[in-house]
Amino acid sequence: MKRVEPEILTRTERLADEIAAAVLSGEFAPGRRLDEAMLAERFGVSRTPVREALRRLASTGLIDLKPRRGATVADATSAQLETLFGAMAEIEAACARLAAMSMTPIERRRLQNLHESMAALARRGDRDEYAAANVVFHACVYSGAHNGILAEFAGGLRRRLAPFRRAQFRTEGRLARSHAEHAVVVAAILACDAVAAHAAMFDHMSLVEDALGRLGAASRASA
Amino acid sequence: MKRVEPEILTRTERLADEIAAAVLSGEFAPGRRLDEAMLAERFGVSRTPVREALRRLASTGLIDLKPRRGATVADATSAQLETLFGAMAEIEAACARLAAMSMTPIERRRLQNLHESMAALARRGDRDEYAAANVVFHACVYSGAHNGILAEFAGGLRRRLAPFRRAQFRTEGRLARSHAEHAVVVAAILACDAVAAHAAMFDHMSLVEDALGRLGAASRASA
DNA sequence: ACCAGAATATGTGCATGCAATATGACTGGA
DNA sequence: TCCAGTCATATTGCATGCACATATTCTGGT
Repeated sequence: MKRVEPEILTRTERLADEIAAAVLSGEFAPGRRLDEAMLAERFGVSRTPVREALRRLASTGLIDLKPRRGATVADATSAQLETLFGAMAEIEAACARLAAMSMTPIERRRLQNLHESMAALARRGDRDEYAAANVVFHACVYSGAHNGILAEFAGGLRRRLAPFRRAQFRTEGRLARSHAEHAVVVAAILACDAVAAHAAMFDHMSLVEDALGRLGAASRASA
Repeated sequence: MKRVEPEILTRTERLADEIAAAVLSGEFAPGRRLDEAMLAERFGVSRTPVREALRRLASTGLIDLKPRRGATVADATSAQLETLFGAMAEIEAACARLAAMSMTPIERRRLQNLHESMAALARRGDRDEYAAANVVFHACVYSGAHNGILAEFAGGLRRRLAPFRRAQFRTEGRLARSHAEHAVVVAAILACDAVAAHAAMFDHMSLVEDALGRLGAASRASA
């Protein structure tokens, strides 16, 4: 029996997680300045691990870090958002393609089960539960691609976009449509149809972007 | 007239570049331990910027960094190499697809000119010049995709793979074949044929991987 | 009143020092 | 002889302090 890693986290790693959580929860809003001394005091450590945690978060794009100017929570312009969603769509589609080719029977079964269980959530309109399951769904596709590099990149993009897609499922009927799009993806993957899986996932992600774009336009119009 | 950035590099940034250069040049071989104190003395700085540079390089995958165990130059197992090449192929193909759709006429013209100038290099078998031009060629495709996120990721993967593909063009006839594959990619992009561009680039990258695989097998057999 | 320049203040970049942990040598027992 | 346990050393993780760059405020001039 192989021992798993002891999982001893350094302060830096825990800090990175905590700061990321604060950003993703919205407590640290996009554009907000992240002062090293402030963070150090808040989390009860010195500035050194704070600095290292900030560097790490900057490498994932969650925060902006300019030399001698400090860190701010990344706020994306609409152009950058479009770039992010575009990249996301490409990567997710690539993962779906690979997943269709290389998922094991067990993985395919798990994906199918998960998808079917999401039908109930969509039907009864449980947005929070559906959103949580949705993350798992996409993570299934990532891991099914059997390419850790792509999976990590996809996960990073998803986290980075998280602050801007929280309201994604608010649009009326989005849940049902999302589930219908998933169905096409799942069918293609189960059929080992790489081309169809790519197209279906790309379609799904593009529609997500559209939905968010309309939502953003609506909120701007109402403001 | 907008002033360009002052371009003041911090010690950490310069260090990251210098260490990366040492790794890419082969001076720091894969698997080698990178001692903080050693690097600090060698580059005449304290350990703090060394630590931060190492973190940055770790985030790009160029080095491995384990808590309390220090840094080593990343040595990829063949399985990891396969993953890297797989991801690379997917990303490059995605960039080619986007480039076919969104390159400007000027960008298309530049790509075509570059490709044509590479014909001479391939014909006279100038491996070094061809390799350099090859990097520019792929960079052209990245930038033509008009997606900074994907371009950055692709560039990172390329750097990460650099230590293992240095001998890529040593195989007899690889230059000519590479140029022929490029021709298919260029034709598809110039024709705005997204699907063909994707397929052609994917093909090209897969063949690169094959060539490298055979080379690796040969060198192992001769050892 | 507004703008330019200087002085102040804040905050980052880096150096150094200490404590904690991992690695390797060493000793004792089976 | 081999293995387990202990000890010594080396190296990382973190705290603290200082210098310099950047941001802000204040002052004087137009």
